[in-house]
Amino acid sequence: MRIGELAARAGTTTRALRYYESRGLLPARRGENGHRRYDESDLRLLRQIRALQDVGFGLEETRPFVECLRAGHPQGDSCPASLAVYRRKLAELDGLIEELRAARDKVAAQLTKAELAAGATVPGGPEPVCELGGRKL
Amino acid sequence: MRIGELAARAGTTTRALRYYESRGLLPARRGENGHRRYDESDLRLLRQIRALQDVGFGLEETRPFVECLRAGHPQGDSCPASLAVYRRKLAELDGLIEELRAARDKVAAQLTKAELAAGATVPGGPEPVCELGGRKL
DNA sequence: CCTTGCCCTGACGCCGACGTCAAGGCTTAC
DNA sequence: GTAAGCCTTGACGTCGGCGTCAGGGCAAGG
Repeated sequence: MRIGELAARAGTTTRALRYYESRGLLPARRGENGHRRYDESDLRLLRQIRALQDVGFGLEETRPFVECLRAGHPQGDSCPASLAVYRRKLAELDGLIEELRAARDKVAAQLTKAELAAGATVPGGPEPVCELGGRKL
Repeated sequence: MRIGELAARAGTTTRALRYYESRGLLPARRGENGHRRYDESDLRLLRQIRALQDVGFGLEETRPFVECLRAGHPQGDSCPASLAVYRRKLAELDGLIEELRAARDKVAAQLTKAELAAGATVPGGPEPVCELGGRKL
């Protein structure tokens, strides 16, 4: 099949496919006219790439999976290199989530304080010092 | 004080300050020599900006807080516009966290399946179909 | 006098994963 | 014959928040 059809069947764009090819991730054979030619196995590779991308993997991180499939393994994650990527990504996600949760809690706390201060505007009283204290993110 | 000192006292760089100024966020008076001049109130504004940035706010999102302070309010979040930003950010963070958690769980599930499949290589058996199903992120 | 250290403006670099436009070619359908 | 619709390569645009030159100025200290 040609690039347009492959893109459609994988739910992506021709631009993305050419980009993957430029990165050496999904090379294509060429017909006489110079047009790219793909087959069903390419569709499998592409779907693997897309599935991983959708879960937040960078393109480079999908490479082991693609090569694993291309090597004839039943699944992209049948190879140790793929498992390693899974584990790194898992740790990365956990870290990210924790960071976001901490940020979320700080914002929630500030919001509560600020709302209270606004409600207590008329009665007057002490000045609750705001300023989110921490750093990072 | 001059730009270098302000940057140091707020734990940032002169480049960042010039950038904020270019965005109209933290304008500066100028001395005869054309050098930027700041005072303690600028330091407060800058610290507000930094605190918010550190929790994941975009520059534009800090603007209401800065203008609130500049308007003479005791805290950057003493104004309704700031509270609105807090709330939007809170919702945004919640959404993001949920997305990441979902992704994390998918990856964890895949990893488990793949590890099991690898362990059961010799005994042979059915082919557990992998491929993370969903979309998005 | 010269170095050091601060300041200035302007402008390109970066990162990722493409979107989008430009300019053109081939094939198929009418 | 020609318009439609596919394909080709090349190259610049996007988004945020600066980093990092490049090129130059001004002032104080040795």
